[in-house]
Amino acid sequence: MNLRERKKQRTRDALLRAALELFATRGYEETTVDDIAAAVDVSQRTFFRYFAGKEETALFVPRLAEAVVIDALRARPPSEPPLEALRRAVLESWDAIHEAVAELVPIELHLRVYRVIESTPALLAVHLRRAAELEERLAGIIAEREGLDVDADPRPRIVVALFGGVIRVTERLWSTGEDLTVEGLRDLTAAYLDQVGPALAGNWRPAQSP
Amino acid sequence: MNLRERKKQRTRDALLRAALELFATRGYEETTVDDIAAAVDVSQRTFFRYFAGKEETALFVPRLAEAVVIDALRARPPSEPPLEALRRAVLESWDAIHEAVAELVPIELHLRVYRVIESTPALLAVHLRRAAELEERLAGIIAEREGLDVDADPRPRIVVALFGGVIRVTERLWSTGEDLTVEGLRDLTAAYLDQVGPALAGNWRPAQSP
DNA sequence: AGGCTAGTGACAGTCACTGACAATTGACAA
DNA sequence: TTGTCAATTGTCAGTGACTGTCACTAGCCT
Repeated sequence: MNLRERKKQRTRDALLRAALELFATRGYEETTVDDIAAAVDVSQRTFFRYFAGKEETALFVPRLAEAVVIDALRARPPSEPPLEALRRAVLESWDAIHEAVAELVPIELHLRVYRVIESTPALLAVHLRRAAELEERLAGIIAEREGLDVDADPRPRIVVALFGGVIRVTERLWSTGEDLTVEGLRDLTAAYLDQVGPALAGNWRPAQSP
Repeated sequence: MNLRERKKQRTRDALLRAALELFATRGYEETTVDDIAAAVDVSQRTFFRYFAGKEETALFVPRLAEAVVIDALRARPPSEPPLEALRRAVLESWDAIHEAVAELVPIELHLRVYRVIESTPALLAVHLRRAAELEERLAGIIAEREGLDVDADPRPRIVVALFGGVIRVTERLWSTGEDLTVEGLRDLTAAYLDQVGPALAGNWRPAQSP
């Protein structure tokens, strides 16, 4: 990598960090693109040459995580049933995600930004849309594993939708709770996934007051 | 309703219709707020006094539908198991939705706008966020029916997440398919909901090639 | 060293949205 | 009916995200 490319990389990283730092301390809506550019001492125009928009910086880390999850699912042995493969792929991804993120920004900063994402309507909306896109890709992988056609058989999309729903519920709960550690999220996710069976059992009431 | 209020109502309706008409023909991003205001011959400022933003007009009808679904779920006999209550509430809502919408805009226009929503990233994002908010309310109702605490018991949120996931999958498929009738959506939804059980059965492969 | 080109800054313009103020118009009492 | 009050609207100015253009500078390559 020559000087030119190193400089570009440095500017990009600096912009990303400055943006996340500002979002985490001041809030997303309260931070202007000019603020971010000024913090790195480049023009606003340059910011837009590196990122498609303000959103992209805020959701940069979650996007990394998505790529890791996809790889993890691809690496699962085809003998595993779909839901089990999804479960293990996600639960075992977090270490890899942790690493990949740490090279870019401090984990602690990312966790603070994550709360900002969940509590900022505009960001949450885009985050959810990206999650939907991820689900579509996961459904494709599941279908492939099982030798099915995604458009002909509803089951791949349904399992993934169920799975994604549970993930999102746990993400929300975790981000509003007090245990903001990666372990906390992993345990919560595992616990909720274990509840899928019971939740689908027809009637709950006999079980709660036997 | 006196003259003043009637006039307001007329302006509001005209703005909504003009907006949807423009979105459906020209596209969402290609329509400016000035276009909408000009079509009704009011100032841009007036548009913003009636709607919080461009989005709100595009998502106005889906918001109506949400309210209907909530009412329908509340009306379900408490003896029904949660998933069954959700299923019936949604399937039986469409007639009521149909009626409520028809009073506001032609159904055919709404269907065209619906495709625009699904195919416009910015709109889809907000639509999904609203869906998440709806799910939270539905989970609350389910918990209440079952006499549970939403924050203590994961099951209400999980069933609703599963259910919502399936709904969203069918909405997407329907909006990209060719049978753009309300019956088409209802049948598709019913069929997909029937697949939830099979989709969760551990291994699919024995079933597909017996 | 000197030409080539990627990367940048400065500037102007569009579009969504907001605040402030003045003009208009319906409501209602005298 | 008329005058007063309050609600509604238009106009104007401003902010913030984003885009196109163009000249300029800095690293690259021979």
